[in-house]
Amino acid sequence: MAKQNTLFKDAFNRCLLLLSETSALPSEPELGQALGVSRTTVRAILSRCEEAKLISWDKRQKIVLRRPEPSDYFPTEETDSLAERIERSFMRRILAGGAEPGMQINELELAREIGTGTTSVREFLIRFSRFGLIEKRPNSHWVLKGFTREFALELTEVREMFELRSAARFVSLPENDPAWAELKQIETLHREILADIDKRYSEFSELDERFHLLVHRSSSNRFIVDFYDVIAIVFHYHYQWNKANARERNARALEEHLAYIAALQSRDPRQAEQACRRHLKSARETLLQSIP
Amino acid sequence: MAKQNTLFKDAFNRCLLLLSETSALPSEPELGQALGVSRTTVRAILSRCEEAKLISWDKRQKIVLRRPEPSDYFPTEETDSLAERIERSFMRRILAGGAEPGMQINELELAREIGTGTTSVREFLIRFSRFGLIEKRPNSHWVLKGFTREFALELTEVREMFELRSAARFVSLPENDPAWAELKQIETLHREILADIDKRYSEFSELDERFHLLVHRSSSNRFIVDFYDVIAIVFHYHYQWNKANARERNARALEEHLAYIAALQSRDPRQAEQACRRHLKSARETLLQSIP
DNA sequence: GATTTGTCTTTTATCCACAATAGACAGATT
DNA sequence: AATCTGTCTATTGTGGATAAAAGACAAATC
Repeated sequence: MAKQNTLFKDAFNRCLLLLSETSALPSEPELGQALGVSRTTVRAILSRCEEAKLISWDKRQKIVLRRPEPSDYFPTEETDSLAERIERSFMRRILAGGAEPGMQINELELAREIGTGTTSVREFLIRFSRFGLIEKRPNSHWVLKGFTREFALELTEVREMFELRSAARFVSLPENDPAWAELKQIETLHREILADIDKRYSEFSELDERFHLLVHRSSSNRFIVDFYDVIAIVFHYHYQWNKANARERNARALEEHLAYIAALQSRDPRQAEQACRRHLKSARETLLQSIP
Repeated sequence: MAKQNTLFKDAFNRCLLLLSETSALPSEPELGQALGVSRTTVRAILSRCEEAKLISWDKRQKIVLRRPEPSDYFPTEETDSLAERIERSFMRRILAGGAEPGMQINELELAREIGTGTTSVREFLIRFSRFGLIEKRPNSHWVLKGFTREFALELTEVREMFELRSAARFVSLPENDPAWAELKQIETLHREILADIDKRYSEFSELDERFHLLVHRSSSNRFIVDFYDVIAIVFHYHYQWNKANARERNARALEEHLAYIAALQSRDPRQAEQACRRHLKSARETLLQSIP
C-alpha cells in the first residue's frame, strides 16, 4: 500500500471550506501556500473537485459551480496521518490500559493491533523515546518505564528550572517584542473563559499549552523549547484521562495564570519569579495527585 | 542482505580474548552473560570456534585446543554496528565538510554514500534529531541547523543549569554511595595523566566524559542524564576535530577538574558551586573559540 | 517581466521480506 | 533439584519496492 494519501484528503477537505466562501479559486501556487502543500497535491485536489463537478477548471479559470455538501468531504478518520493514529493508539494502551512499569513493548504486536507496518511503529517508538517513558534494549524489545511518580517528579524538576529561566527572560524582552501582544491576547482569553467557566472550562487545556509555550519560547533556547513537547504531551493526555474536579482545577489554574501574567507584565523579575513558582508548585501537586 | 552479523563478529572477537586466558570455556548461559549476548549467538560463536579448531566442543566439554592468532579475529571494520558507521559518516560530513546551516539533507543520497538502505539512515536521523542540529520538514527533506555559535550557547546554557544542580546533589550523597569511590578513582586517573601529560594528554577526552557523566548521574533525573548524551557527542566530535593546542587545553582542564573534584569531596555546597562554575566557564570558552 | 501551468524527476513514507538475534520449552546431565 | 543443551519460534534490524508528495524546468499566459 505504500503511502496513504491522508495529506491529500486533509488538504482536500480544507479546500472545500475555502471553496464554500468564494466563486473562484486562486492560482495553483497560491492555493498551495494557503493549504500548506505542494503544487502536485493542489493539482490532485483540483482534479478531484472537477470530477465531483464542484468547479470547472481550465488553466487559470477555476470557477466554483456549486457549494460543497457534507458527502463531498472525506471522513475524518481518513485524514489523520499514520503517525497521529499510532500515537493515539499507543497512548491509550499505556495510559488507559493496565500499563505496569517494566512491561515489554512488542513492535510487531503493536503494528498488528494498529493495522500498520512495523517500520512506522518503530519510527514512532524511536521518536517517542525522548519523552523518557520507554527505553530500548538493543536487538530486543522496548521496555515501558511507566508514568510513575518518579517520572512526574523528574519531569517537573526540569520544567521548573526551565520555566523560571524563561520567565526571567520574558520580563526583559523589549517593548516591541510580539510576545507582549500575544500575552495580552492570552490574558483576554483567560478572562473570557473564567467569566463563563461552567460551560467553557474544558477550553483550558489548549490555552494552558499556548501560554506556557509562549513563556518557554522567550528563552530562545532550542533545548528548552523542545523540552516543552515532553511537558505538553504529558499534560495533554493527563487532562484527557483525569477529569475529576476538572472545573475547579481549571478555574484555580486560570486564576494563577492571571496572577502570573500580571507579574510578567509588571516587568519586575522578582514578582515574575514568585508568581511562576506559585503556579508551578500547584501544577506539580495536581499532576502528582493523579498518580496512584 | 537483511541484518549484518556484526554483533556475532564483535562477540566472537571478545570471546577469543577470554579463550586466550583459559583452558576451557564455561556453560553457554554463563558465556552469554559474559559477552552480553543471547545463547543463540553464543552457539554460533562456539560453532565457529570449533570449525577453526580453536576448541573441541561436545555438549558441556569446551576444551581450548590452541591460542587464537591475529588471523582468527574478524577485522574491526566488520564489528561496528550499522548505526555507528552511519553516525561517523554523518558527523564527518557535517562537521568536517562544508556544512552551511540551512543545507538540505537527503536520505537517499546519504544512504547511497554510506552504502546502506534508506530505512537505517532515516532511523538514525530521527534519533539524531534530538541533538538539535537537524530538523525535519514533514513530507520533505531534513534541514541542517548547523554547529553554530547559537547552538553552542544554547547547549552550554542548559548544561550549566543541569550540572550546577547535579553538583549540588552530589555533595549531599550519603557516605556509602558508590559515586564517592568512583570519584576517587577518577581523581587518581587525573593525577596519573597529569604526571605524564606529554604522552597521555589524549586520554583526557574519555576521562572528561566519564567524570561529567558521574556528576550528572547524581541528579537521579533521567532528563538531565539523557541530556548529557547531547553534550558528550558534541564534545566527542569537537575533540576529534579541533586538535590545536590540545595538550595545553587538556592540561588546564585536568587542573580544573582536580579543583572541582576536591570541592565535591569537601561536601561544601558553596565550594562545589564555585569550582563547577569556574570549570564550566572555561569549557564554554574553549568550545566557542573553535567556532568561527 | 513576472507568474502560472504542464510535464517530468526526485524524494519521502510505508509496506514487505529475510537474515540475525533473542527467547521459550522440554529433555538431558550433573 | 538445579542447571545445561537441543530445538524451535518470535522478534528485531535492514534492504528493497512502490505510491504519495515535493520540487525542477521550460513553455505558455497575463
